[in-house]
Amino acid sequence: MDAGHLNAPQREAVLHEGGPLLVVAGAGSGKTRVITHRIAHLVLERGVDPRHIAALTFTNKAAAEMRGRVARLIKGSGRTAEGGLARQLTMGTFHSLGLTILQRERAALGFPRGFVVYDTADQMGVVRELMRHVRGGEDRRYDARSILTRISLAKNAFRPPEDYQPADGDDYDEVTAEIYPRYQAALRGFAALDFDDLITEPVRLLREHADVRERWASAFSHVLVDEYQDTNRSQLLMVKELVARHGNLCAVGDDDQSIYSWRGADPRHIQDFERDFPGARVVVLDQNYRSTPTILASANAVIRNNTDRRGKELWSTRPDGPPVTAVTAVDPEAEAKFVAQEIARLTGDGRRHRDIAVLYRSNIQSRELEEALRTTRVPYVMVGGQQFYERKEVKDVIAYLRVALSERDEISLRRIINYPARGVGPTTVEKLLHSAHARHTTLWRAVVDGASGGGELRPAQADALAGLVAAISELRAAMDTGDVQSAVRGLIETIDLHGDLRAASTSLTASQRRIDNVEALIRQVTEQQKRKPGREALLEYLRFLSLASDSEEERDDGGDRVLLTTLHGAKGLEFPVVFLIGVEEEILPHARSLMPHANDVSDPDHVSDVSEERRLAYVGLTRAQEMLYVTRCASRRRHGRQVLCTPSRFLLEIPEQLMELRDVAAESREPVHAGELSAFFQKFATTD
DNA sequence: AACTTGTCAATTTTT
DNA sequence: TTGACAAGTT
Repeated sequence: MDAGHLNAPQREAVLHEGGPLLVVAGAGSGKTRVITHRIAHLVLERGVDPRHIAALTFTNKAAAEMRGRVARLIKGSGRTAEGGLARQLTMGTFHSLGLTILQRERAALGFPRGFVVYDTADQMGVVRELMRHVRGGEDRRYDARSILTRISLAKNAFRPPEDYQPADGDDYDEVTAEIYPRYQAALRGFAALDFDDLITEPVRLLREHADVRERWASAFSHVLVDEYQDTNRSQLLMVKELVARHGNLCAVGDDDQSIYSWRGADPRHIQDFERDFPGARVVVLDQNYRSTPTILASANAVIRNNTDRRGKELWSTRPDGPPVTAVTAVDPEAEAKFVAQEIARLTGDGRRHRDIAVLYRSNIQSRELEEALRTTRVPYVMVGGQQFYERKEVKDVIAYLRVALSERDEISLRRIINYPARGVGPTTVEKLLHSAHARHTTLWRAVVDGASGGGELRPAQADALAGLVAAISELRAAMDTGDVQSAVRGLIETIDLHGDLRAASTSLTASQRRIDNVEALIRQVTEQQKRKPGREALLEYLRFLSLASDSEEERDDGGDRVLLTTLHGAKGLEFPVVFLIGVEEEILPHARSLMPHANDVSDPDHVSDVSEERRLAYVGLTRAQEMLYVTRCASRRRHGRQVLCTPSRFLLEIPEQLMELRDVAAESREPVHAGELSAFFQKFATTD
């Protein structure tokens, strides 16, 4: 492997001998290159067995990409005939490694064989149900997601349910204190783990069982962590356990790009690295290969105003490009129109659509944009949002499989108990739950009893339940023959899923898409069964399926389309042309970061501060390679009221000589400005 | 099960 | 002002 085309710090990171290493990798500084080259170096030059290397990421996509790049490096080295070595690497998300550990050590933990993994939707189901019991009548006043956020933060801080201390006078905290212990007990009762458990339970396991700890502390001789600034406390502890024996940790990240602290990520992990891992070597990658000096200067000028950071300035030897275009529009419609027309102009001059991205703070800002892009006939693709909710049909089939494999999985059972509709209403479910509770048994047992006329149910309901029990028994029997594919097909037939999908869909294409989704699931399951047959393997597969993000299934990168995404969604991406829109106070920085504790229902522990918003702006600015537009509105409707908008403080932090100001409002009418800050801009608008 | 009506909130969402 | 969501109505 040739390390000659790496710069000095990159080379140092790649060749670093052993012990803890932190690579502070600025935006566009070749961070992925360092990780992949380091792995290739370990395998090829140092002869490390790839099975003893673990690389941890936050997304499956990042893991897959990394594996691909390492495979190419190893292949390209000519030192080995086949790229099979890359396949032996442990590369995945924190959660998938946690799940692997739990599956291997299931016995030590005392987890049932058929445990399942609950995703966010499943978790919400649990919380909603508990709320009905705990706060019957007023349960709707509380947002389940907000309670889950609190539970999640508590879990990751290893605060046990019984120790949860509600903040004084915080209603949500008080509800959480009531729900959290019940939630955890319910999960265990359902033989289910949530995402947080996939990290915290392995940590607990490693801490409490010396033999298990020994096994995993020597499983990997080298551990690499990508996006280290996004690790939360429990993930840090997991890493610590994994490298406890040798300290061979290579953490790569950028404290200036930490934008997930609201989810428990702690940017201080980058700052405290030397304290967490004594004797650590720190390498800073600040040469940027992505953006023009002007763009970098703008980004540097903004991030410089954050205090709590390690501190670095990106630099580049690239030739300079055009100034940053700062645009003021009258309102969001005008702003969107400007963006659309500017894109049309650029593509008219030969720029490809796919080289352009429009970034915004909140999804809601995409509305006017989509409208304008459609009008101007600019092809675009939006990432994020919740297009994956269409996967309902897939989740339904999975729920059937889960119930067949694990009868304690109550949330899955409740999902399918009346789907497709079979006349089992809420009242019947309530009765069943009641009888299950009274007899200390599972909902499934109650269903089976009810189906044979056991409970206080009417014949119609008993019949309906019998239908469900028959479908599940049939599914189980079919699965036991080993032919999972026909088992699932049989199930779909029995419950007439296609019929229901056709009836529920508004159009033929919509129902066909859903049927195709189900078919895709069947194909995947069949594929998996070929590799590793049996119930146990299917269960394992279903668990990993809960972790599989939906985006990786169908992200067609092929089309030549403008990308629309939130700033969070843009992390890790780069584009020749970037539009950052809505650069206004209350939008970026978001209003909620400006009012410290006022009714902050969703995020108790996280002190909302502007520094994370500044990092978001920084992430946005550093996505641009050649051309950067920052746009804002003079006025917009807010909660129905037309209000004047103040330019973002971040905009004012960019040195004026780096910008070219354009006021698209000036053409039609006198520009509308508000507050003192805009006086600054007015001055430039007139000199423009 | 499909409708209407009322209430409430209004970021970001890797797993 | 919109919109999502859920309870109440037919």
